[in-house]
Amino acid sequence: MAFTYDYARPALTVDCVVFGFDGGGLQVLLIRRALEPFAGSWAFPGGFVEMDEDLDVAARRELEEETGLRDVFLEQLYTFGAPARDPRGRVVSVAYYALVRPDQHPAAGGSDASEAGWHAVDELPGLAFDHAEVLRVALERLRGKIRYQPVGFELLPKRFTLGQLQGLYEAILGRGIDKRNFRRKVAAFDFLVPLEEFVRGRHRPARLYRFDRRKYRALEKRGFLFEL
Amino acid sequence: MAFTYDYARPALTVDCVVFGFDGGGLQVLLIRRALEPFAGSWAFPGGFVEMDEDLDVAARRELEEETGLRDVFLEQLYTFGAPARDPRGRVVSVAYYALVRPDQHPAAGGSDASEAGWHAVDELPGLAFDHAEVLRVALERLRGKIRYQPVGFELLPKRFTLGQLQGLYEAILGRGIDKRNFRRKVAAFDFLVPLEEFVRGRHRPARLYRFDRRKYRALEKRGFLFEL
DNA sequence: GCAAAAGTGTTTATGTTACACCCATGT
DNA sequence: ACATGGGTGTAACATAAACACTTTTGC
Repeated sequence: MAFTYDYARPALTVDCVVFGFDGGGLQVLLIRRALEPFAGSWAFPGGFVEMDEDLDVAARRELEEETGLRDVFLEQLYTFGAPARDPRGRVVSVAYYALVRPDQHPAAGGSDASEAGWHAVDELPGLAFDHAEVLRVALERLRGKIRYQPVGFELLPKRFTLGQLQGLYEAILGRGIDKRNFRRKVAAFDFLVPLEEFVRGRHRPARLYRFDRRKYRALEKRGFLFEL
Repeated sequence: MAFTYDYARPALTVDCVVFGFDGGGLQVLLIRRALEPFAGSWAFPGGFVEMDEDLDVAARRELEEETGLRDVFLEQLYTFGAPARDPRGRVVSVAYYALVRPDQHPAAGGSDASEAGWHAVDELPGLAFDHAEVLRVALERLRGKIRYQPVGFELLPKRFTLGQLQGLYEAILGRGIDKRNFRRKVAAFDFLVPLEEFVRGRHRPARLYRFDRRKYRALEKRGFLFEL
């Protein structure tokens, strides 16, 4: 075995599982494919990696091209490379997942996507390629991650109520949480800063909080472990 | 953008971080490279993915070709794709990590590797490519994983003493653990089966235990969460 | 008999769970 | 006045942490 460069190479793509939260349930952003294969089916935004481009750069580029989203939380998820996962031939895909705040929600359009839209994760249409499997892995990761890393704040507005925060955790973990216990626990985190602002609704006004990333990072360096 | 197949493609490799435990500290298996680039340097076993081969199949194949190891615990770690990570050109690498028991330890040799050997993770030679970074990620993953998944048993002989198990956790987590608390906790797991066999040394004989994977799986399905 | 690792319980502190009512607002 | 979500404390229980000495063997 010498100059392995002469080998045939798989094509390489990135795909992004974009999560959002609307106050009710967890959602994902899907693109209706314009082109074959799977034209007309729903799929995650993604596309081919360019030769001089880092993987996460490619993921951000495709995300912006296909959905207009930028400056979002993005992390590599897993690489899917089953030989038959793409009917066109060998295509290996590095999957990422992104978390976006409601105020960042996109305006669709662009490149080879014809339509973009949010779908509740528990009532999705059939997905192209192996994207159902990709989603399964992404959900598993998100559910695991949210318990020991402060990533939930990436899905909420910058200022949020404790009710929203609790609702998010309940939606992702799929179970109810005791309100008093939840509030006592988060009140002990001093990177969760209470503001002097309130939201009004058809009920008692709720205090707004924000997540102070600087304070969190400082604590983290001192060995603090987030857990909720 | 139409037939993206015409794009230039990165080359695709797999690399394996192989962990072992010798009773003292954590070790990794390195290959001394015979070929350029980095000829003579140490690197993780790995090589190019074939066109019709799944990624984990490629990782197992390279592992066996370069080290003789087979039937080991293997899991995908992360995909490294910085444009300049390989001086030959664009090479994206899907990294895996493997855990091997002392009784599986290899006999070296094969293909484009000239020499294989175990090295303590805390006193490694300089590594080729971005393998120092790969190792950092692998260690972080192993330390995280061992606390909430029963993967430690993949690094011990099939029959082991509680002293060995504790030593393993201490080596990976990098801190001492109270013997009585540790033993009480593991004694409560009924997938840790005490045997009627003992090892003798220049001290009191120690009871051997084995990990009962069937019992563990059964508990896991009922919602049990391993944590140590 | 000494060195070396195995083995064994109790107490204290900490964290987790369960649980019910009043408050402030909009309609 | 009623519906809606916001906000609050305490007791029982479970888990984690700290801590020292005896046992068995090889040399």
